[in-house]
This record gives sequence, structure tokens and C-alpha cells, in this order.
Amino acid sequence: MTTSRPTLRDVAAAAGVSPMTASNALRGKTGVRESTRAKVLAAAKKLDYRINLTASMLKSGRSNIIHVIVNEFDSPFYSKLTQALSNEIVARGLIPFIEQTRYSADAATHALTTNPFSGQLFDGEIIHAWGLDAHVPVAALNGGRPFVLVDACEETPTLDAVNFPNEEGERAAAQLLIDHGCRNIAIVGHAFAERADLAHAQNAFGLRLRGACGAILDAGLPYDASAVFEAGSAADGITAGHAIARQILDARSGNTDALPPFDGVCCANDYAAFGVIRGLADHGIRVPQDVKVIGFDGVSCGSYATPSLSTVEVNLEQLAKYALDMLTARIEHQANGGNEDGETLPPSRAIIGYRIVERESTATRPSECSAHAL
Amino acid sequence: MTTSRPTLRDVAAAAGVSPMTASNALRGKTGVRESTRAKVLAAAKKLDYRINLTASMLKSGRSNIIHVIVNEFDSPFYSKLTQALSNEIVARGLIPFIEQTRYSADAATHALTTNPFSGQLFDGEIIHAWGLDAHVPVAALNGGRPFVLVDACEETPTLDAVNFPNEEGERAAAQLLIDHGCRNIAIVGHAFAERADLAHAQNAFGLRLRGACGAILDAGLPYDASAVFEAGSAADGITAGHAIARQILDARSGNTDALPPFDGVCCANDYAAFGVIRGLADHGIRVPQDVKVIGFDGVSCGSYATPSLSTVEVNLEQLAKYALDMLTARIEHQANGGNEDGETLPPSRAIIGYRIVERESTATRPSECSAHAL
DNA sequence: ATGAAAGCGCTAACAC
DNA sequence: GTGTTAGCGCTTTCAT
Repeated sequence: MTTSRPTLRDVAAAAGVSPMTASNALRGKTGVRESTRAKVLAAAKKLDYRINLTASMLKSGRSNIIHVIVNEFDSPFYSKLTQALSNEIVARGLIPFIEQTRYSADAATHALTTNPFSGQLFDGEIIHAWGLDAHVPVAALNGGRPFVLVDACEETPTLDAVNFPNEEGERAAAQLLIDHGCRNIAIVGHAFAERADLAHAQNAFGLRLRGACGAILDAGLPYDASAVFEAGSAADGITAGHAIARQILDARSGNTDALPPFDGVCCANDYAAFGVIRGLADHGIRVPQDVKVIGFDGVSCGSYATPSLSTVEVNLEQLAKYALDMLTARIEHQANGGNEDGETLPPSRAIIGYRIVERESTATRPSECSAHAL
Repeated sequence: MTTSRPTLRDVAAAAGVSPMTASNALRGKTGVRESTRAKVLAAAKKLDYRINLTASMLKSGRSNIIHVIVNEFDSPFYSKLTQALSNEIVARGLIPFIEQTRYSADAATHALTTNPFSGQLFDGEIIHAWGLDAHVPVAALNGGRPFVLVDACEETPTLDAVNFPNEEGERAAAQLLIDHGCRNIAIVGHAFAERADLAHAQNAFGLRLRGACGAILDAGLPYDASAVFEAGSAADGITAGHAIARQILDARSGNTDALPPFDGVCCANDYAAFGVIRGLADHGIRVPQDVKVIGFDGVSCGSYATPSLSTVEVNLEQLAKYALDMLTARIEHQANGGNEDGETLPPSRAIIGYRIVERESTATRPSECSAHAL
């Protein structure tokens, strides 16, 4: 016969009080005499009582669980984002529930709708998943639940959102290359678009391209389709790196028809930047001696890669803080019956900070190349 | 006035059946007439019914949630492990709940005990967390719940466990260096220990050292404390890389007292290997031209790093399969009342497969150095 | 400050 | 095949 877990009843009986008093005592509610609370806590400890959260959640309708949706776990960026969000959620006494969609819009839709956890188990949700802006009508999926969009860049501000300094950060990245003497810069990330057409960029990569081409054009440097390579992952980055290397080698070979050789590459994320460096190395092109490369995100491995990667490091701790501030505000508001009388909280928006991190991949002097910069 | 979610009652009423029939129909139970099931499903769809899992879990005592505990999210190894486990769990129709302990034995203990989710909400648990073998009495913490230990290497087989091919894999790694001509191999990972003392190695790094030193000694090559560096992370790896570089430079400088220069480095994981390469580069030592380096794990970024990293790639898909087979067997066994009459399932053990992946970091000829090997 | 009653939404067990 | 009953363990409400 299995002796099953003690319930609140058992604790109450052992302490000689009612279940209600035991519940209040255990949850630290005021209005319980200290001596009574002590008795209850002692009984709970003695019995090794563990609250049954399913029962608690069923009755109270609150779970303290925050749902986090990302594209995948196994990527330098998402693993860092996940860790930052998890840390902040735990620090606030909440419980993170992290799910990956593996870049599937269907999976994202499911996570937000069909999935019975959403809206019943979770107190709030934070999502950074690809393609949401274009393919998934997020605002419609979210039935007024506490919800934060990360870097979805949607233009209609109906939801709380924390965005990255996409345009400004990538502009600064391109400017760094220019300041370091680059005059023919390749851009890796979003597909080519004219500057004017980028005014309506809807996603992060579009905004980053806007920033990079802005810096380049404003400096009087060339910007055209031959210098823009579409890539978001290391695999695509390798392909881009090969193309960039070929153009450099072609120019070196003395071919008079050759395009001028690239001397800098501005990447929309670190992941692709690693691929670009890899692709360049395949053809013997060295970074930073032959070409300088800068990424975006500030992933952890950028500091211990060889060459270490210069980047636009975004402040993910700040992102997590903002997201949870927005979420908890909405959760509290709902708990106080805020939504019942039509008084909905207006949507909040925030843009997180960044800093340019200069490492080997954009170094100008050989001595800097071997200095290990964190 | 907020119109709250429809319940099973509402669906049953709309379909003109009892709640029980509706429940059975929705859960795909047999013994429901097809026409009835269709009516119920239609009603559920029309009302946008979503099952309340807290209620379901409370009543049935099953959640279909698998608890996964790892040290951290933001590391190349754990992010890959997490993704593999998550994929397999989802593929089996279960729900992964992933938690990080951040290398804290306290956090691990909490995750397994104080945490009210464990043993009440979760159907099973999979843990790969550092220090569990030595500091946390896992077997005692687990109250007979379905539970799988990943690579904890504990000697008393009281729990289900999936282990890595630690000794064998690292032996193969060292052998690769030897076969490629290395004669003075540094080992990075576990602290130095005599071969005899490693007979009782209790953790993964100890076993890996046993494998490496076995290959080296059996080949008649030197193995002593001067060639062993303790490191598990990129940061430690950089320190080790600096020390290794100094010894190489010292020997090059013609100092007659100098130790022979290292020509190979066998690392206990890829994470440290990246650090070693980084540390070597800080002193201008090139990989693989000056020293060959091999890692362990087969993390994703090893293929697109520069140099790309040779490694012992362990089969994490297989790990996930084994772990879930063990878990589901135990869950089913418990559901069938297996534990009540004292018939406990004997503990299972498995060792996952590996393959040696040769990339640039151990290449012997220059031509191989620029070939991009996946 | 404490307790009694009621029920959250679902499903196991049993009747019909 | 379908319906009825009962209750999982907790917390909200309201009485004392």
C-alpha cells in the first residue's frame, strides 16, 4: 500500500487547526497568530507537506508560471535570451516555462492558442519567435492575456513590446567599420532593398539593414545589391562568406572587370557573422587582416571565438526586466479586476540598450589581433 | 463583464450529451459512437473549448509533463542537449518543462524536493546537473518517481541512467592525436591524477581523463602533472591555453631547461577547447599548424568555428530516446499499479554512441585547413 | 483570528 | 454506449 502525500487537511489536523487557517499560515497571510503559524509550519515540516499546485491553480486561477516562447534552444542568441529571461523570472519568484517553436509559425500559433496551457495555466507570456509579425496575427491570438512581444517590430502598437535597438545599433556597427577605414562594406542579413523602401521595414533584419545602409550612404560610400547578402544563420553566413571571398580574390587577381574588394562586413547577427568568417577562411581570407567583420547580439561565444567577434551587444538583462515589468503590471491589473470594467492598460513599448564591443574581428593593428579582449 | 472560457459542461450541453461522454469523446476514448463524437467535437470547436489542464491533472494525477533539469541554458552543450530532449519529448506527445540550476547544488536539490511541482505535477524527470554525484544524494531525493540521471556516473546503480562514452570516446580522441603524429599531448579537463587512481573516477571528466591517459601511456608517450590542466569552461580553457602556449614558446626560444613543446591538446569538452584555441591565439600559436586540438561533445558551433573543431560527437538524439524509453516504461509501470505490490522495475543503464569528427583543428596538411568540413 | 461551506473543472468508477 | 455520482486538494467567501 503506497502511503500517499499528506494534504493540507493532514497538516491542519496535526496542528489542531482548520484547513483554512493552515492554508493562510502556510501562505504567509496576515491575520494569523504567530503561535498558530508556528504550529502549522512545524506540522507541515514534520509531515513533509508539499502543496498540490494543480489544486491551488484550479481554485485560484493563478499559477505564477510565465510562458516563454522562442524559436529554438540550440543557438547562441536564443540560449542567451532564454537564460536572461529565466534568471529574471526566477528572481521575481515566478516560474519560467520555456518552449521552442523551431521556427514554425504553426508551432507558434499552437503555443498561443490550441495549447491548453496558454490562457489557463500561464499567468503571462513572452514571445520571440520568427515570422510572427508577418504570418501569425499575434494580437488576435492573445485573448487579452498578459503578453509581451520581443522584437517583433509590428507597427500597430496594440501589445506590450520590448524591441532591440535595431536601426541605431546596426548604424553604429557600420559606422565602426567606416571609422576603421573600411570603404567597401558588405552587408549580411536582410535581402537587398533600396533605402527608400526600407522606410517601411517591418522586421528586425529590415531595420538593421536600414541602419547599416544609412551609415554607409551618409558616408558617401557605395550601397547596392551586389554588396548585400541574405543570411540569418551560420549556414547562410558561410555561403555569404564564400561570395565575399570570391569577390576579394577576383579583385586581387588583377581582373580589370572585377568589383572592388570588400574590406568590411556588417552582419545582422553574430550567428551569421561566425558563418561569414568561416566562409572567408575557406578561401584563405583572414579576419581582420583582409576584411573586418562585425556582428549583432553579443552572444557569449563571441568573446572566446578566434578571432573574437566585434559586435553590437544588446542588454538582455534589461530586456528581461522590461518584459517582466510589463507582464506583472498587467497581471496585477487583471487580478484587481481591471479588465472587467473596460479599463485596459495602454500598451507599453521599450527599446533596450546596447554597447559596441570591439574585439579582434575589427582590429586595425596586428598587435590588437592577438590581445584577448573580453 | 468578462465572458469566461467554456467548460466541458458547456460543450456537453451544446452537444446534447453528458459531460462524461463529452470527455470521453474529446480524449479519443473507445466506446463512443462516431456520430456522438462528431457532435461533441463540433460543439467544442464552435465554443472554442480548451480543456482546463489544472482540473484534469488534479483529478487524474497525470500531467504528461516531463521535467528536465540542466545546469544552464547559455552554453553550447546544454543548449544542444536541451533541444534534443525537448524535441524527443514533444515527439512523444509529452510536454517538456526545462529548468536550469546554474551549477548550484542547492538549486538542484530544490528542483527535486522543495519545489512543489516535482512529484506532484511532473510525470517524470531527467537531470543532467553538475555536482549531483558528489554533493546531492539524488537517489534519496527521488521518492520513487520516474527519474533518469544523465551522465552522473554514480557507481551504485539504483536509478535509471544514460551515460556518455566518456572513457572510450576520450581514448579515441587522444588516439586520433597520436595517429596524426602528436608526441607530447596536453590534457585539459579533470585535474591531474595517476592512472591507478583514476580506476575509481566518479565523474565524467575523471573518466575522460582515464581514457586520454590510457591512450597516451599505452602508446609509450609521456603523461604527468605538467601536461594536465583543469578546465571545464571557455574561461578556464583560455587560462590553460596560455599555459600551453608559454611552454611551446619557451621551448622554441631555445631554452635548454624547457619542457618539450606540446603538439596536441585533448580537451574534456568543446567548450574548454574553444577557450584553449583562444588562449593559444593570444600568444600567436596557430591551430592546427602549431598544435592540434580536439574537443568532446560535438556542439553545433564546432562546425562553423574557425578553425572548425575536431571532436567526439555524442549522439544526443539517442540519449533522448533512451531517457524517454526508461521514463515512459516507469510511468506506465506505475500507472498499472506496479509499485504498489513492491514489484519495482530494476534500474536500466545505457551508454550512448559517438563518432569522431575530424575537422580543421586536427588537420595534418595545410590543404585540409581551408576545406570547410561539416 | 479562526472556521464552515461551497465549488473550481475535470475524470475514475460504477450504474444503466 | 451513455449517464450519474462523487471527489481530487485547495482557496474564496462569509460567518463567527
